[in-house]
Amino acid sequence: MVDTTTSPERYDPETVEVKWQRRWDERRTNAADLEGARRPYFNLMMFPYPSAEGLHVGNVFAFVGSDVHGRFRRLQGWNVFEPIGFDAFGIHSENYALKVNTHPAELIPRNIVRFREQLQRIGLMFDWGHEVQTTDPRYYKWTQWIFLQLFRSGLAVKKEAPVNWCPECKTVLANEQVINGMCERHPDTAVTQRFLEQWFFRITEFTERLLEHLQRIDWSESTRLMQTNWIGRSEGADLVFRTESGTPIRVFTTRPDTVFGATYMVLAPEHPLVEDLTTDAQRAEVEAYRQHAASMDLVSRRVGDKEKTGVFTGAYCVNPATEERVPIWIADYVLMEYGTGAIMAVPAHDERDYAFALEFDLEIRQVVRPPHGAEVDAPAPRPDVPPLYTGWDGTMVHSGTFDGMAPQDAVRAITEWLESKDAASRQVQYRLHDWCISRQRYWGPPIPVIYCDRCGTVPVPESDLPVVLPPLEDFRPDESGVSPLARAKEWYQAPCPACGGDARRETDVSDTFLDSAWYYLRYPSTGCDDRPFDPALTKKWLPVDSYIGGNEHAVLHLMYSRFITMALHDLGHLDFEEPFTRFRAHGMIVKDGAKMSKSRGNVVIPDEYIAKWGADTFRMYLMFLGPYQEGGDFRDEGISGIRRFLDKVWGLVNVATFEGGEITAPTMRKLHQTIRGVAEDLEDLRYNTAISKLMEYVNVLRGRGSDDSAVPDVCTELLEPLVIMLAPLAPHFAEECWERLRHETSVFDASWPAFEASLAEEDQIELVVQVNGKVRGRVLVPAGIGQQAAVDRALQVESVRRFVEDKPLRKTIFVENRLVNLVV
RNA sequence: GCCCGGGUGGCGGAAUGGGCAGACGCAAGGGACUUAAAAUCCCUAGGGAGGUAACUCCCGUGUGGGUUCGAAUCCCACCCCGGGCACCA
Repeated sequence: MVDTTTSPERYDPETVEVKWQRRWDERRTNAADLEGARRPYFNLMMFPYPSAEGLHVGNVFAFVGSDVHGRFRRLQGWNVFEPIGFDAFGIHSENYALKVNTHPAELIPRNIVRFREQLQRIGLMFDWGHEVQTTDPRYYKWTQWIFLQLFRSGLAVKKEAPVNWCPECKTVLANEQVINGMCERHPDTAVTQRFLEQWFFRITEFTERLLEHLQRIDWSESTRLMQTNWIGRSEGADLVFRTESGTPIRVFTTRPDTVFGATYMVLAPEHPLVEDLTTDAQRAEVEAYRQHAASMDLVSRRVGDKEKTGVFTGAYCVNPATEERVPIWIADYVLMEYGTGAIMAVPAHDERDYAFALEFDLEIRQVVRPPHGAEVDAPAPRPDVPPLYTGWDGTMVHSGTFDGMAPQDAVRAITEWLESKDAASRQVQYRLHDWCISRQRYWGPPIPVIYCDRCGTVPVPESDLPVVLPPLEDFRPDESGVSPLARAKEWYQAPCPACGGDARRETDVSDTFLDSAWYYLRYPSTGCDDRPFDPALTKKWLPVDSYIGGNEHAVLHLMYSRFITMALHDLGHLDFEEPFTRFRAHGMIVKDGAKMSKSRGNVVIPDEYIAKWGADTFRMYLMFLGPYQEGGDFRDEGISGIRRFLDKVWGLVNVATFEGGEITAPTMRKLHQTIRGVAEDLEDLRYNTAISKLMEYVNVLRGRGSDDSAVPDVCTELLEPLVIMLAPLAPHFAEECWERLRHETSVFDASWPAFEASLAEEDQIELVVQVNGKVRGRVLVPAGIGQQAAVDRALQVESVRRFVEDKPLRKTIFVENRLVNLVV
């Protein structure tokens, strides 16, 4: 029997891990041969933002899961490249720097040092020779270069636009950074609206492709869904309503079938036609409302189900279907950014229009009669108005010649009819907006543009890149809406690249999401100084084979990365359009069922667990917590089980016999079932079940469950596959075991054990016998037994006979190698 | 409000092209070893009822219905938890 207390040596993680990390360094085990690799596999994980708090257990969970995948692929014979870097530019770093009153240029390198140490301690298969830092001028030189490419091709444009302004961050935010009208980084701070000149990337040019590719890339379903919703495609038509003076007003609708019910029109308060339309009698009231709407922050403006407000302009236009005069109103429930900024209001069939019409006593005319007995969306509040009905079932009424049609058919028929009158055109609208990349902050790459009074907006020549961020003692943002860089006079005063005259640099920096939208392209080419990515290396290694990260980046980072890749493809810099062939979103680690947060005080710091248990035990425990793609609940108590498991393997390895012992058929069978099961599980990132299969196998090797309780000596033939399968999860431990099994090379240069189906097959199976669907007995039968033989055997079982008695069998259900069900 | 994901022992979680519910692990109880404890090893274990006993029966996967020889798994309605979107016409 193996007694680990008296055996010559106990498993000491500290010793083992230090030893193997050193040896990996010396042997350059984790460095990929980028030029020579024959089966390149780019295993990418989302690079971290190096916070002052250090690595969080959620980061460790994410990294380890990705590392397990990379190591598994390597054992399968791929040349795996697993790089890492740091995303240290941007608002989160700068805000923290402001909080602790330390310059980010001083803070960030310190944080990176700590992060690097922590990452190294976990034993990830990183190729440290290709580290990138977004704050390094050698990196952001190329971030600026990307801006220039987009600028030249017209994909980067400057325009005045209503933008999200966070009073706390004192900068503009992308729509994606506004959560419920609140700043992503300051959940208590309402985002307000400002009109500013900003740089935009025209991501909306790519909407259809971004959407269409989603159907064929191998990504987590949840992530694709979030992107689809974010893009928000709606099909419909633009209809033209003309004012009495003949001015056309276009409205977008997804329900052209309901045009006969359009009893009024609403324009967004900012709509450019409002000025002209408004009658003198209404002007004062309209002006007051417009001012009110403009001053309002986007929260109260945007948050739904609030009281509807609005003002009549005094003007009318003609409904092209009914040719009736309908009043034109303005109301803030119509948004200028979506569609045409104007709507035809069909109160009987749209929830918002219904509420508005009731509020201002406008006509509500039903044009779709709900099917008999159908549920309506809101009952009529008064007998003289119809109920609200937004459904697609029913029949058209009060719609002229279209009466009696189904709404779906009426959409087509009415659109065609209006098209023939030049009053309609089919239209697709998207929710996605252009990406505002300007930030009035300090800690980011300066946007490489120079403004000249004579030449206008001039891009910085590529040969002048990088535009280095100047050291600035006071980097605090202020209310002005202008970047702190506007205080660096010597810096922003620059000669115009075109005419050489006095000119001024752009003082805004770019969004941190631009830094991270292309870092994976840089990894293989970090040694390349004259271009952002080397063509040969890029061809060999990209697109990324496996990308793993959190779903919190589903619509920000992942969308922007796809856009940048597509844009660079179209400009001839890349030969692929999608950056990540396979993406999997990992789950979240919670503590006691709740999200970890500093305010709750339930944040798990990984360091102390690693110090106590070792990296391998901690890695494996995190992978054992729950399904990787769902996350799990972190509990201190569970970790000892993993350690006990490793101790058992250690015990077996240290008494291994090398002469080749006898292997029984059941043991061999278990081995091959394990090889098959573990490979399948690792393939699908089901690490928790892979681990439990390894545990089962070890229990068999140790003879648990058999009569003889002594642990048998086990031959290397049974242990080597185990050690290899364990290696992705517990790499240092596996290396040590591998060496003790008398190997001189790394276990990661071994190959994944071969599965042999014939050895995994059971020759005898336990057949479940049911009577009327209830389990009444079990019989041991040869595998592959036929139905008749199975029924005969089943009927011999005493407990079965008791229920069958002498009743005739009405029916027999037979599932091969599983069960028979006797129905009497 | 809309769109996803989920609800299984004391706990984390297994098992879904319908077929032995609770694998694996934690915690727990009993035993072995020990002067003792820790560690280790072995055994037990969803709940309930009956039996001296090997054992037998009933109930059981959020709730209520349904389909089926058979449902954690499929269908309908609902409740709760997590995430995303939210005046997007």
